[in-house]
Amino acid sequence: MSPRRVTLVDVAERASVSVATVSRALSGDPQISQATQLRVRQIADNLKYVPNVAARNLVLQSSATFGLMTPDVTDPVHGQVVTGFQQQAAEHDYSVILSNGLGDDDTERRALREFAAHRVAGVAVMGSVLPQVEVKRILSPSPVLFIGSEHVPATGGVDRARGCLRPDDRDGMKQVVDHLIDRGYRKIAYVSGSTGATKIIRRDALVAALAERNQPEPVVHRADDVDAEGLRVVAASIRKTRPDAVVCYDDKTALLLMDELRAVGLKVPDDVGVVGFDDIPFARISNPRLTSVSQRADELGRVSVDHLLSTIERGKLPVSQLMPVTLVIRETTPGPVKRTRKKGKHS
Amino acid sequence: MSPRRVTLVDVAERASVSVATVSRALSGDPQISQATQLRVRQIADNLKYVPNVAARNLVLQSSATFGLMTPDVTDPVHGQVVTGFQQQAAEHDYSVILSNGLGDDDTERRALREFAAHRVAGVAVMGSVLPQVEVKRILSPSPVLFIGSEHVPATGGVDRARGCLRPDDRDGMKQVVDHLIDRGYRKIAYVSGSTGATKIIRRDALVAALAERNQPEPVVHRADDVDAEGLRVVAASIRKTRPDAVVCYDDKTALLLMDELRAVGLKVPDDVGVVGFDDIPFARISNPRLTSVSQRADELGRVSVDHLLSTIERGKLPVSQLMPVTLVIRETTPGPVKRTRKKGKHS
DNA sequence: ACAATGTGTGCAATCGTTTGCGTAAATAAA
DNA sequence: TTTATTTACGCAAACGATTGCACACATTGT
Repeated sequence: MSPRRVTLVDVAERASVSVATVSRALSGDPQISQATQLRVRQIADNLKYVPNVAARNLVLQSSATFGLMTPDVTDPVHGQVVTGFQQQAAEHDYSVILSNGLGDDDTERRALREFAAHRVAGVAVMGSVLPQVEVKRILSPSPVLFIGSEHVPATGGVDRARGCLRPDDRDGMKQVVDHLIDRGYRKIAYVSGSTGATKIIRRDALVAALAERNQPEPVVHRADDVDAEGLRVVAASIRKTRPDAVVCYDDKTALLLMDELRAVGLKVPDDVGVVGFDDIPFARISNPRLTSVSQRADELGRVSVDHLLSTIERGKLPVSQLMPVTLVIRETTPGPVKRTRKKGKHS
Repeated sequence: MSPRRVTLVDVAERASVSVATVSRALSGDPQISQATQLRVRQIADNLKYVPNVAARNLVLQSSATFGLMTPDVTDPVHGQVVTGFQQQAAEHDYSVILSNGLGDDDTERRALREFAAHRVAGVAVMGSVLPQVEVKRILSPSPVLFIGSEHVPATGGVDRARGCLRPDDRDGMKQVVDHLIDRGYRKIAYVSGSTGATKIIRRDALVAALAERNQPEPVVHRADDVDAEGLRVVAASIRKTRPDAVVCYDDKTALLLMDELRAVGLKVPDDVGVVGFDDIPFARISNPRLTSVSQRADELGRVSVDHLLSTIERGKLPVSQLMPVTLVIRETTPGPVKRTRKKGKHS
């Protein structure tokens, strides 16, 4: 059935040289004459020789493979990061082993051990529920990079966490606030889910940005879950408080919220402005089109690989970096309509 | 710096037994006494021993790893498949190496060779631009499974292609047509992109389903690209021909089309009904919510793993399978409004 | 007491590469 | 021609795990 894969020995025999020579020839070692190199390459091709990475990794004690752990590839942002990561890795002839942590600590631990067993050259982790120290301990001595806002230490520190790549939430929120204020929005609300560090980071960023413009603190709404049900109650309470605009901690929330807002008879953007965060592809074509902070998630993935590589190949320590973001203004924030008299708008 | 990872020998020394015993103890070999097993396990844990898969794979001549190639994880459908695949693989203690083919044949070849080099236990391919035979040749003797409608041979055969898993497009379209006809839609259009086999499969499925209900052939619109520009011209021509409903070959197209329809002043669903295919998460919260054929893409990923496993472990030949689909009726197909007189509706 | 059977371990080969070191042949220097 | 030097290649030892086989010891039957 399986005609046994061809190995270096096969090529060596066929070329009447030693395996050592074949190995060197294929790797372009200058010790081997051009003629031999060519001949060996030829034969290897003919025989359809494919190197066995297991054997190579064993002797090389490393694996030209990165581990990438994400809570959920299905999430558009994560998906983009994965794509960028994968592409950049391939660019440098690295493979990537994917693993979904799914927010479960045991699953995550298993995944990380899997990475360790593979002796991966490096690992990027997005949104782990495990403490950073534990992650590093399991993976040690492979370098680890934490991607995304989830990984800011609870202490609120930013630069202390070495090896963390995340979007510049503060700047993003600053742009959001500047935009909203300039367009005349005053009463601003914030809505987030109930879990994760991102919601806090961005909330704080929003509060800070508002303060900078001498604006009052936002009303914050927290959905129990970021799904239809969760946002339904948020929509209801927004219908009560009637903010001029609501900024959501991510696009998914914003989009779901808009759907529920519609359900309770609130028109976006006439009755309330909405802004999201992440600029996922669907934000561009939602109805109305969503104003959002764009974060080039694929770039984030790419840069992660670069960082990992410089850590590995140039022995540098992993560093933290904030990725630039830009506000994309669309249809959900045209400025508040001058609310004259007609208040009672029911479906 | 790196304190060298601990190996079986380390554990063996510490436990005063041979490496063979340690290996057997850790794998639960009944040959080893319970006492020894426990002691060895204990010590291995303390030493934080992590097996070296490279070494294991080398001797085992296999790798408990699957390769998964997708054109683009960012696509919601692919993302779901990847997630399901990954989860099911993890369930069986398999890892998965991810690779984006990106529709470029050389990139794909490289990715496949990468899989071969890793001696993966099996590979699942979604939407490759390479001929199936070439894919199989590169990967041989590892089993290959083709996922999705892209892989139906150009000849139109369905069952000839062994090892192909795809949604039941024909049944899906049948459900769509039944639904549309029952709701009173008559003049039906079809819109697709310009590349890929899926658009043809589903077009044919639609045509067949319509014929079954004694309906005329649909007008087919083909977008040059599935993006804003491409759908803009489709929207324009739909504005001319005014079908009762348009069925799109996938949700992404449907959503983009709705956006452009809106731009040319056509109201969905009042002026025209829309139905998509795939039921991506955003179909549920689009405005209006999109009627679509749901295909449980994650299940597709899961089943792929099962098929691969039974091929590997039970030596079965890979078989083809159609995944069941169900129509999810939402707001874009309430039935056509009785168009009485007021025709001129411009923004 | 001796053979026959089990039971629990250890020995050593093996998987396919890479690479330090040794060495023969070819060339250059003397 | 002899001695250095270079060039091109082969030998063999790793890398870390798995596993068939041999073997020592304890147990049981006769």
